Amino acid sequence: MLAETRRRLLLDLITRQGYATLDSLVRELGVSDSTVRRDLEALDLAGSIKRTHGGAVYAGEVRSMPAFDDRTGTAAAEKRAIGATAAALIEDGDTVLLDGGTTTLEVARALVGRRVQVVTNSLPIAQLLAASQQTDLILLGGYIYPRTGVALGPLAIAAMQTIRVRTAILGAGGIVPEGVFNSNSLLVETERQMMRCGQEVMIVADHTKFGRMALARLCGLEEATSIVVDGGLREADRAMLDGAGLRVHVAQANDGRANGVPAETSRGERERNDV
Amino acid sequence: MLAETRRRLLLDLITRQGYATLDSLVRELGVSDSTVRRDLEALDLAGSIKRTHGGAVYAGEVRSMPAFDDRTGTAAAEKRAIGATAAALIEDGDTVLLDGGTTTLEVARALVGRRVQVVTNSLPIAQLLAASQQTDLILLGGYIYPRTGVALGPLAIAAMQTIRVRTAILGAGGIVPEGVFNSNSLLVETERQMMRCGQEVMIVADHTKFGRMALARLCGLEEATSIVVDGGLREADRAMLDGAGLRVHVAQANDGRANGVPAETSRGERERNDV
DNA sequence: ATGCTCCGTCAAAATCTTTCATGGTGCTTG
DNA sequence: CAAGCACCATGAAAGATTTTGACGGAGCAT
Repeated sequence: MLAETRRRLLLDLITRQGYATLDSLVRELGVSDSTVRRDLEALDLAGSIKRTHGGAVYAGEVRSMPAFDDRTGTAAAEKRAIGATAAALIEDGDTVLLDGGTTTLEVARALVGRRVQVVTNSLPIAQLLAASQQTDLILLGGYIYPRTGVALGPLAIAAMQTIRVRTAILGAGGIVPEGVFNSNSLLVETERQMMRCGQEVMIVADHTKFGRMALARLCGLEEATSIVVDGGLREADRAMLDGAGLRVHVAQANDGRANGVPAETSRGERERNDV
Repeated sequence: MLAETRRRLLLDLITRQGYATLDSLVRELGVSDSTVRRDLEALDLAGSIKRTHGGAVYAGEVRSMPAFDDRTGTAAAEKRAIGATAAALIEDGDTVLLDGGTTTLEVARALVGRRVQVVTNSLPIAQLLAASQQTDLILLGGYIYPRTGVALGPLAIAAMQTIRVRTAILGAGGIVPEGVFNSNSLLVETERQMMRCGQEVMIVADHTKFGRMALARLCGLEEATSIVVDGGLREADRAMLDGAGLRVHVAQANDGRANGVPAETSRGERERNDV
């Protein structure tokens, strides 16, 4: 094999994984360790990789190490599509209340740079939107729940009593015919108040949430106004939502860079309401 | 496993949970405790985490808000020393209110992993402490002031009316005989309420703040209880503070790894008040 | 005191660097 | 043309270095 080809292959292997042990590279290429060492040294000198004891790591962007993304990985593409679709339903100038959670965080991502007023009790969402010039951000205080970084409790509830928004966007831990559930009763308590703040209540949830229950019941299905789900929604669940009188928006996850055009809308047009 | 990979994994585990015991990390990675210790030490040195008794907590930089870094450069070492000294004056189990600002952010850094209850209106500080298991965090909500990431306004003030803390720690834009000044009147309004919340009021400010005025007067010197300054404090300013009846703590910035022992304390010992 | 954690030391294992031998390639030269 | 030679990439081995795991004593809080 040509030395140049071998090095390119080497770089490719390391880049793909983010790292590689010398041993694995020797086995992969079928050359001696000396050769691999020399190649790695050259690549290090060129700045493409960084040599470490026992192997090498990719020197460029920290492509967030595939192994580390496990948890976020659950229905990530679906969540992104849901976020884009939900954001597309928000008008410029609107006020939105965003609950905590990974799905609502995707909504926030899709809202970055939009001229909207966002109220949230989620620290990650606040962090995301604080830098934005266009977005007005109002943070709900309270006791910060360490695992998820959301503000809960009486302080958060009290703060919401003086706040009204056009749309309250809430996540869900589980959705069954009996209603919407979440895992934590303190969280549910706070979310109930959120629902009172919103002229409309939008639930965002990927299809895996359907048929699952969680600890605490947030509300009945009919208490929400609309829901955004991904394409994996089963027909029976769709019927259940329609039956409860919800506007159902199905987000298509086909293309990676979802452009946020809602793919499907049932039960009439949403009324325009520019400010 | 590659050492580099192991460290990244380690950092990821700690970042995810905010805190991890050494034991849990040993079990998770399947390596010896010595190795984990060494890795944690390296990560601590790099500033990514902070080593604690029996484990480690996340202490990484608060990214994605570049605006905050600009001012950090000024008197960075002094500020770190001030932070360490101020944190050393806080007892375990205490409740503390932390104002926004780069100096108070250093106080928060020094408090990471301590068993204290922190109330703050600063997004960066909240971000820093949200992960920590030992630290209870209560966030004050309100309109997020984009430039600095602090929550201000009526919502913040209202939230504080139900809160009492042992020590309120406030930053200052300028300190002159007429009192303590800050640059923004909305900020000052909020800070006034902070002072009412605290049994004691501690001002943290590096020596460059002395003799400088700012837009809005926060309070007279005598309204604060104590002040933490760095070693650059001039004699005349020291006399001014003493004259106002403040406890003055001078932070020594000599060693890089500030251990937080107050270098000098005037006007009596601080009284112990364990919970 | 007891249990837990931390720190320093040490030996074993893994890895790195250096050095040298081998074989192929291309050029020079008789 | 072909032998000789320098050159280079490669593989292998030896000694140096780093990393790792284990152990014992020190420090600290309960």
